[in-house]
Amino acid sequence: MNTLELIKKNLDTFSKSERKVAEAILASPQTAIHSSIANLAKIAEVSEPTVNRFCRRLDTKGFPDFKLHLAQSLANGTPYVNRNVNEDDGPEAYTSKIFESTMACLNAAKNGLDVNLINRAVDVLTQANKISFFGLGASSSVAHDALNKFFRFNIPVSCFDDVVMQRMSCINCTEGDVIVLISHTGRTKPLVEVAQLARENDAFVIALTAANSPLAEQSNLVLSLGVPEDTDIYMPMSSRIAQLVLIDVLTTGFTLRRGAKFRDNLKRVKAGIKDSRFEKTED
Amino acid sequence: MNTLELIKKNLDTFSKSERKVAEAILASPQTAIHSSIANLAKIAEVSEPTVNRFCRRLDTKGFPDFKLHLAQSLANGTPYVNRNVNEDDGPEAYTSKIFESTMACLNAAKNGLDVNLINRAVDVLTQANKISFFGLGASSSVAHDALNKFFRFNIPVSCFDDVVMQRMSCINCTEGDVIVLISHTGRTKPLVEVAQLARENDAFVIALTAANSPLAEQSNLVLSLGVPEDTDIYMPMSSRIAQLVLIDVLTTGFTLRRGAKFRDNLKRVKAGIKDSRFEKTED
DNA sequence: ACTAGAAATGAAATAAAACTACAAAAAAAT
DNA sequence: ATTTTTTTGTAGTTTTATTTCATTTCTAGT
Repeated sequence: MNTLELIKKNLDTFSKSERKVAEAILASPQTAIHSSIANLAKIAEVSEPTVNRFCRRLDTKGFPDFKLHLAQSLANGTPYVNRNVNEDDGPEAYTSKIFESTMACLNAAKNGLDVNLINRAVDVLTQANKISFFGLGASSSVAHDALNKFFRFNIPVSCFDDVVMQRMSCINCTEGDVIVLISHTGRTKPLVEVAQLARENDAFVIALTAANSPLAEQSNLVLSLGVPEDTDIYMPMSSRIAQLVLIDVLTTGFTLRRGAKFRDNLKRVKAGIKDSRFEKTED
Repeated sequence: MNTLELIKKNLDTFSKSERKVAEAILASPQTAIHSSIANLAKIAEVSEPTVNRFCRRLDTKGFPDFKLHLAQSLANGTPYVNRNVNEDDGPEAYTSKIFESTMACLNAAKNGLDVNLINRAVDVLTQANKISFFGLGASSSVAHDALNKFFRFNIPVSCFDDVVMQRMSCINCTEGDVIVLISHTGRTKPLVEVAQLARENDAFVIALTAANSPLAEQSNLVLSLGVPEDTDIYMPMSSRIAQLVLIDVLTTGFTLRRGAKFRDNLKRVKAGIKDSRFEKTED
């Protein structure tokens, strides 16, 4: 956990003098990591051993070790500011907050991911006869994005953000078809029904959704992103970014699995769209 | 710059003994930051002053300061591993790499952003009669995403990923209309022409694209993301994520500018889609 | 209100770590 | 081959961190 946040949280468990140390550090973490123990003690108006004890109370080996931890948490992009946007935030504030909370979110998603499941998903995708990406609402743009990526592999792939089309597509499914369903909550009724329909027609259903959701239960393989819901206050933001990065991961896994021959294919697609571009001038 | 990468880059500028130190650190950075200078000297099989000199050569004040820098760069998500995926990476490796390079990319984008321009863009958007989002290829999903967000504000907003529709839409533009063009490279010919057309019809053109590109030159306001191109090897990945986060930022700015009344609107939209969901069971 | 006990704090001493000066060794240049 | 320069390590010095222990400050029970 972030050292700075840890200090903040435990503020009231410290003794009077230790609290002084905590406040001195919170007031200027940058100063703290560049000070000697003597210097920090002077700033906090306590003795050196007090600083040392303070460090140990935070489960570090001593002052230098504490500085290391603190330095790391400072580097971790996300400062200890509250990540949620306030009404009175200016452009500078909300821009940083959104970028930082997105990064924090990706980090959480990364740590919560099951690599074995990803590997299995890549397995399934590489062996698919046909791949379809379905999403509704905010997730439809994620599905589109996936289409755009897999399209380049020159394999049968489609994408629908319309329930009727999704259902029709499922009815025509056969074994070997893979359906990728994208939903943040996993509680969108029509999509759960689509999953059911797809499975009845022997398709393999991969869901990018919340664990233990109705959609997850209807799927053959669930890739869940442990993204805290409260980051998306008014609309899906960070969670959807995490889904997109997950798509990137699957695409990459797919590319690697297919080997070198396939990568040439990608280069050809890139070369193909080159004509419609302005060349970069050498300067 | 990342300390570990710095060491790697300068490997050949070091002397024989200093190189030993560098290699010892690269071999196990975690050990390095938890060692004393004496310990590290022993591991690298050199003397203590050599380690000290090594640290100074890397523009740090000394060994403790060096450790701080190193600790920070280790914390920075992106470990010193080459961020680009290798052929022989396993699922674990490429998953981490993609998440980490995306985070690094967002961080770079954040730092390279001009807050004043964002503020102006929000200004323009809030005062628009009509907003259109245009993107082609990979950028079309970004445009869709933007549509999905702005749609919730209950204002006239559209999105086209088809050149013909985009041109038609531009011809009908009037003053007060805002066109948001999305393109990673800013070199997609049709989109540059669309920008031209839009301006001829008195629309205000905002471009989410590379600085100094043909598209940027045709736009009234450019929001450029200083994302290194080499992160997107085979297809747009990180750069497109950065664009999406930028859309999130604009949306947030928009919401805040419009004030509390508008946020009720968002709640209503959320409530409206509630019926189509499975309720979360309390457990 | 007073006092025994516990907890917190800091002064001083000790230990550890980092740094400096200088000399020896190695490498490069003449 | 010899001088010069660069590199490296030894030993000593300084700085920094930690431990010990005495003092102070709380806390709670009478």
